[in-house]
Amino acid sequence: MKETYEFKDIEKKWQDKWKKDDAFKTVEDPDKKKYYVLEMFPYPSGKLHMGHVRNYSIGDVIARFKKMDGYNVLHPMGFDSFGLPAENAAIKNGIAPAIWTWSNIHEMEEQLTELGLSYDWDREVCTCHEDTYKWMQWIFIQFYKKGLAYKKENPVNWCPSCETVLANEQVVDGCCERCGSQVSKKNLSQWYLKITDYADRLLENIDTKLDGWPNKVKVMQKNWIGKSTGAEIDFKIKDSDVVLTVYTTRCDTLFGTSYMVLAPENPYVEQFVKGTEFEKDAMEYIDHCKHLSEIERTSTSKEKTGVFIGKYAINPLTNAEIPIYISDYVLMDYGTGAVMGVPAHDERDFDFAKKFNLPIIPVVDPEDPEIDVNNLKEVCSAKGKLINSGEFNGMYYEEAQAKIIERLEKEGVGKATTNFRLRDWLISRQRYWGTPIPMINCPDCGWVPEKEENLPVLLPTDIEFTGKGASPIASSKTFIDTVCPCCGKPAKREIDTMDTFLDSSWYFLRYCDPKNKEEVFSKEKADYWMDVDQYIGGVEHAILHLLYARFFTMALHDLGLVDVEEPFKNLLTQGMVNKDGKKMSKSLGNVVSPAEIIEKYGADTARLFILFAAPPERELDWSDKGVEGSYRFLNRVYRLIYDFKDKYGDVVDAPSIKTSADKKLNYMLNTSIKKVRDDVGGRFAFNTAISSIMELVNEMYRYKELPDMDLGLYAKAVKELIIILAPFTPHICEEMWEYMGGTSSVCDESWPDYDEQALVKDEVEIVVQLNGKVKEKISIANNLTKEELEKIALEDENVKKLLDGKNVIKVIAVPNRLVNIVVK
RNA sequence: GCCGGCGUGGCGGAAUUGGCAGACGCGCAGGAUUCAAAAUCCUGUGGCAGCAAUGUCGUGUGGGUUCGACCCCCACCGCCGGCACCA
Repeated sequence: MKETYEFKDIEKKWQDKWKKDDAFKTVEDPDKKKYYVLEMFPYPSGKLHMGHVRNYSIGDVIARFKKMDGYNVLHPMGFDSFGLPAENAAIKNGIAPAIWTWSNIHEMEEQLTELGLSYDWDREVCTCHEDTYKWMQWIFIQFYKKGLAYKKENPVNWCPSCETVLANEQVVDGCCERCGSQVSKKNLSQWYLKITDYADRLLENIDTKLDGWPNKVKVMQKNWIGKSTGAEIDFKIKDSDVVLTVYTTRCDTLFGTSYMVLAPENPYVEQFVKGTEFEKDAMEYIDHCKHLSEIERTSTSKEKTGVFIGKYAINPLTNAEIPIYISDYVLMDYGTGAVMGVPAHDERDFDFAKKFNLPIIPVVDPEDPEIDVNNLKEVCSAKGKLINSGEFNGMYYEEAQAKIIERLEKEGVGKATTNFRLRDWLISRQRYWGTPIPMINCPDCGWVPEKEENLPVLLPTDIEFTGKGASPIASSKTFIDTVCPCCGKPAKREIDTMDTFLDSSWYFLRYCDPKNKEEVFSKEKADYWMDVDQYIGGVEHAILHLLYARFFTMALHDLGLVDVEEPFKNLLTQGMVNKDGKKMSKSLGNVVSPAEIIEKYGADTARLFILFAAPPERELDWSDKGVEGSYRFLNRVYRLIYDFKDKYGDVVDAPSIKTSADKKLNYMLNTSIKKVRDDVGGRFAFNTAISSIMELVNEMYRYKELPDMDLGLYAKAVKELIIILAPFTPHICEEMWEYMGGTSSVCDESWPDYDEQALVKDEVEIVVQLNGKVKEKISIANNLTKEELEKIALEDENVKKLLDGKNVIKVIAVPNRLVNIVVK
């Protein structure tokens, strides 16, 4: 070890050694308790950013700590390497997506290595590798066989300028992410996964199985699934055999229905208006809606629009005839695509009724003297008792709901039901750089899956990337034509690829057995490692990725492939890394690249700062001065160790604790060991863990100057300091450990035990308060009883003076803490 | 609009179960060392009044519960995030 902290040499030296020794290789060991720590794998953009550094530093500290604490730790890394940027690069620069992606992966592997992260690289999973996507296709086929995958025609996002389909994520504020054109809708036949089959289970498990998840994420998922309970009610149509069913959550307001609205896409509309005087207006309106962008269609602020279609519906309970309209505020893919309009008690219906001069019938009395129910100026959403509702008058709305459903069911014109906001998952992408959907369309047999022994269906390479046309794979001369796996006749392959969110929905299972050629993963290995004990990633994945991964794990569980039903036991959502209070971005020019920090201060400093500057869940503001502070601290530790060995040589750590200074150092040492264990292993407060190590170092600096310092105790502190700092800054600690005579890696050391006795102070400082205000501090023996405390406090000379002329009403004593004297 | 979170010195943050508010770090000030600087080490550092001892105010605002509140309850203000014509 050199006299000065040469972080570059040190970090290179230990990274090479870890690699040479396979230091982080993990094998299943049924005799050891397992711990699976996982960070969300990155998209290989080519450059690591600070968000990655934060994510992986957190994971690495946990992984290294758990290993030292005796667990068999699985800590893998890989790349979510299918996706659009590779294809855009191909369109722009003519580089093949595979070449672009693999070169980025290799760059990022290097940068991850330079951070000193303890990954078992033998388990790397890249989703764009054929050995991985083969099993993605296999899973898709199992889902298809189980009825979880199906194809249907649906409107999709279409960019008229790029002439291509866009994923929802590529539509930013209603415009194409690439060219900025307004996105419109186009009907295309698409593959879907039936995530809605799992809606109830996904919802229920949130409360029963996700204790280790942040509440915020659980609430977001609940809202996203959006379960609502209500009723379906059948309305007969006048002069027609058709019965239209509406969905409502407020069946108690049925008597207040003054019109019905259908979604413009409702298939009955055309039938109703055909050949009537209403046909022209209705068809024009439907056409108008088709051309509306998603934002225009769903904007709550715009004025209501709609058209009367000439038909009347009959209220099943009142027999009232109500006009039927179409309006774009009713969505075809939620509920039944038909809504009963109750203007008095629904804001949207109120707006619509005002615009079209429809009756506003109050049926729930809010019993508010300030509201005139017979002349509503605005919608009345307050709950109360029913009025104008026949036999249900006087009932509280909740009771009325139950009674109305009862009657509807008895008469066979309605039923209680539930609806979900969650829709089925559209997974087709008219894209090249993704997993090919392994389906074949045969003129005789229809859609059939490719034979499993023929997997993988490889991505073709004879592709022209133009950015135009529906799907790049259509330009391949070798891919499309094939034979039907059922009848052997000529057939055509699906040319769409899968949404990349599928790849990230099971990669954590593949890590358990990444090289398996025979199976997607061995059940035995997956059951040993799963579930993930600690998952770490950005909160931006709170809904989609985390919900999809839960869905996949449940479905794979139901297929008998793995025992667990939920993939992630504990979830930590790390906050963003900002600069000057703003998100780091190229346009603001405030990006700090990890590479420049590693170059200037080294990976250990970068890791230490990022963990110290803020608790992991909170946003972190990058501070150049703060980084220097972390660097200064590591130098301070380095000097402490160097000077110790330089001055005293090899010292046996045989502490003898005599003086109060010895006791204090021993106390600090043991407190730190305990605190770092609690903070890192329990509540992920890396910032306070580090601050307690800093306090220990400060105390050691004081202690070493004392003439009667105990060398054996000091040696023990030095040794244990290196160990507890190692998970945070592994390179410098390896170097110091070796210097101190360690023969193996400090990562293989056991976490030191702390001495309970050392944590007990002989004397404690207690506070004496007068009416809750601190007046005096006295040092007394530890663990005195309330009575003893009270006596000591009241007999204290200063306290006596303070009490002079006052009446003591009450004394509260809390052992080892305080005495509060209440006086008048 | 609905749902969730946050609000503490000049700054990042700490206070784990209702018990000394401001740990640790940054910054700043002073000192030691140095020919000088950098680096390093030491000391101080919430506001106000005071030479000081000390007093007093203080965790977004207003109220409440309690011997005692950053922490619990009620009302409000501000900021951030998610969802949003889902009937």
